[in-house]
Amino acid sequence: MIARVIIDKSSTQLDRPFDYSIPQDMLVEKGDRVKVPFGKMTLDGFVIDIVDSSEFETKPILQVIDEYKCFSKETLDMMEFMRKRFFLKYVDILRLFIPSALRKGKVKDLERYYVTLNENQDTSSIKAQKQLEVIEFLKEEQEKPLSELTFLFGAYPINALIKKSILKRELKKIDRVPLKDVKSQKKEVSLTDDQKKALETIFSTDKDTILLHGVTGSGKTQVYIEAINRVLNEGKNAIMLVPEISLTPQTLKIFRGAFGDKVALLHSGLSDGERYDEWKKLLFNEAKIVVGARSAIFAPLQNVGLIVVDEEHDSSYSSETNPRYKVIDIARFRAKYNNAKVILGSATPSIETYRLAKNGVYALAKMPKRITDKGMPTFTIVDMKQEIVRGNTSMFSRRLQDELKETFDRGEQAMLLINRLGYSSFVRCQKCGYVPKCNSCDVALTYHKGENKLVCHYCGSKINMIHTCPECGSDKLKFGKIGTESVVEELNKIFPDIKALKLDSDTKAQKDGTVEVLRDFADKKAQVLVGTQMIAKGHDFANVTLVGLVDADLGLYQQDFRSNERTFQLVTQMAGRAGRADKKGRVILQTYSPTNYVYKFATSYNYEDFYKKEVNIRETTQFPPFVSIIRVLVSHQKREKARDFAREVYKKLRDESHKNEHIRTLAGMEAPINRIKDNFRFQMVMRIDKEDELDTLSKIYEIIDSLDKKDLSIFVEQDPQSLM
DNA sequence: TAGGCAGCTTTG
DNA sequence: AAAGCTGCCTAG
Repeated sequence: MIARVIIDKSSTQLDRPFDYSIPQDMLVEKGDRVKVPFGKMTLDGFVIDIVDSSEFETKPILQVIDEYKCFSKETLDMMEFMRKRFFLKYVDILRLFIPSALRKGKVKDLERYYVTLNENQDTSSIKAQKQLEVIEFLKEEQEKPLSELTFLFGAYPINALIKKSILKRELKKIDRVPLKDVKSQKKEVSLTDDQKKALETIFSTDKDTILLHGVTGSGKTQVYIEAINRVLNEGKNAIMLVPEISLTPQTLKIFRGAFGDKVALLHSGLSDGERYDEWKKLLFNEAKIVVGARSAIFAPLQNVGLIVVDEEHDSSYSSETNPRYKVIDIARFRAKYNNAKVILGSATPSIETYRLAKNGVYALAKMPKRITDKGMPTFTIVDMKQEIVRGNTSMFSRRLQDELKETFDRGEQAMLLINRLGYSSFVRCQKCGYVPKCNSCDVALTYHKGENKLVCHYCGSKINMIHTCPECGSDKLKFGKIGTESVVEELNKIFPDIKALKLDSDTKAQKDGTVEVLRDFADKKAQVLVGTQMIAKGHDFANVTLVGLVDADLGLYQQDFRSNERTFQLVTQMAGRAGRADKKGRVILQTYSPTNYVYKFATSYNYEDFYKKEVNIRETTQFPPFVSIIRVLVSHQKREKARDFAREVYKKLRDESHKNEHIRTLAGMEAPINRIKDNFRFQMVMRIDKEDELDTLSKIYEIIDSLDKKDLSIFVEQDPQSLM
C-alpha cells in the first residue's frame, strides 16, 4: 500500500503529496503523522490518503510518530474545503489543526513525583525527629508532591524514609489547567420571552445558520448556554468562539459555572504545554465544549452539534496573515458536515451577514430589549468645532469634563475610548516632513513613550528615539495624533487625584498584561480606563456609568469602504459598556461632524435604518456585499522578482477579464505597505460579480496555479479587512 | 583550472 | 526548504 504524504515544510514548491510505501509490518492510516526519508533528510509528514499504487519509485515510511490519530476524516475534508475556498497550502492548513508543541516534539505530558506512606510499615524504629515529623505530616495529608515535601523538610529525611520503604514515591501525570484561578460563576436564571423565542427559532429552523441579533445586554450568552445544553443532552459537542483572547476569562467563568470541567480552552495566548493538554482533552472527548478565539474552530472535537460565533461582525474572525481564512465559512462547513447549527451572535451584525439573514439564507432571531428594563444609556453628541470657537482647545470638551467630575464624585467609574482604527502616533519633522520608517517593513514607526523608542508594529523592531531629523538636521520633530498616554496625561492635569489605567496594543503585548489591567479596573483600583478599540469588546464592569468617545471621527475618514460600518459598531459597543448593572449609563460622543448619519443612527440605537442607508451606499458604489473584492498578493525578498511575477499574474488575469464578464475591474499596483519583514509586495485588486462568484474564484485560482511560482509566495483573499 | 556563486532542479 | 547540479565568471 502507498501513503500520500504532505511534507511538514511550508513552501509553494512542496505543496503537493509525496508517495511512500507502507512496510508490511507497519499500520499506517489516513491522518497519521509519520517520519519519512526526503532526499538526504528525514522529515515529518502528514498522511492524507492511502492508495493502491504509485507512479513513482517509492521509499518506505520510517515510522508512525503518534500513538493516536491527529487528523480525523472530518479534518481532512475540511482541509480540502479550505484549499478550494481559500487557496491555501496543505501544510499551512494541517498545522492549524494540531498544537505546535506536537510538531516541535518537545512538550511531554506533565509528570510529577508524589509521595505517600507505605501501608503496614513498622515505624517504631525511627528515632530521627525530622523523619517522624514527615510521617506525622503524611498521615494527615495522605499524599504530597515530592518537591513540596523536600521544600518543607529538606531532602535528607525524605530520601532516608524512601530507602527504608516507609514512603512510596510514584510518578503521576498531572493536568496543566489554564486560568486555574478563574472560578466558576453559577447563577440560576429564568429565560426572558425573547430568549425563549430565539431558542425556538434556532432549533425549529431548517437553515443551518442563525443570526442572533440582540442588543447589548439582551442576554445572548444565556441563549448560547441553553442551546449548548440541548446539544450536550443529545450527546453532541459544541464550539464557542469569542473574538478576543482577553474575553476568554469572563466567558470561561460563566461556562465553567454552567458546564464544569467539560469545558476546554483553546487560543494562541496559552503556553505550548497548556494548549497541548487542552487539545488532548478535546481529542479524547474528555472535554465536550471548547471556548476560544478563532483558531478554536479547528478544535479536534468529534460529533459537533453546535458552533457559536459571538460578536460575529468582529474582524478577528477573518485571518489576515499567513493562512488567510474566514471563520464563518469554516464554521458553516463543519456544521453542514455534522448536521449541526451555527449561531452568529451580534448587536451590530456585519452588513454582509445581515443581508444574508434578510434574504433568507440565514434564519434571523431578534432580541431588541435589555434584560433589565432600565433602558439603554443616553447619548450626548458634543460638537468639537464649537469647543474650539469657545476657546477650549483641550481634547476633553467641557461637557465631558463635567460628566467625569460628577461620575468621580459619585464614586463611579468611567471609560474613555481612543478610536485608533488604523491610526498610530508617528513622529514627523515639521521642517521637511520626514517620517522615520521601519527599515524592513516600510511603515511609519510608532513612538512608545515608556521605553522612549520607535517601534514597528508589523515586525516589532525598535530604534532609539531621534531628536534631530536625519534628512535636514532640524530639531523640530513633532508627534502625530493622540495616543492613550497623552489622554492619561491630560486627565491627570485636570483630575490630579484620579487614577487612570490604560489598555492598548502595548499592554496587550505583555503576557497577562490585559488580564491584569481589566482585573484591577474591575476591583476599582482606578476610576478611569483609557484604551483603544479593545476596551469596547464585551467587558462588563458594573460600576462604569460614563463612557467618553474622545475622538470618535478618526475611523470615518479612512479610505476603506467598511469604515462607516466599523465606526457604527464601535460606538454601539462602547455604549454597551455604560451602566451594565442597576445604574443608568451615559455616553459622551465628541465629534467634528455631529450630523453624520453614522452617529445619528448609532446614538438612537437604530441598526435597521443604519443598515438600510449603508446597504444603499454599498449598492450604488458597488462594494460588498454587492460585489466581491478579490486581492492577489505576491511577495519575494527581491523586489524585481516580486514585480516581474506580479506582472505575469496581472497579464493572465487581464486576459481572463477580457473573456470573463464576471470580472468587472482589475488593478495592479505595489502594495501600500510595499515591504514587510524584508519581503517586497505587489498586489492585484479585482471586483467580481456575486453571481457565480465561486466559479470565478476557482478560475482565478486555476490561472495562478498554472504559473511557475518558483520560490515566490502568493495568496488570494476575498473581501479583505484591509488592503495594506 | 580551481573556486565561487547565482540560478535552477529535485526531493516520492 | 534544503541539497545538489550546472553554467558562467574570474583570479592566477
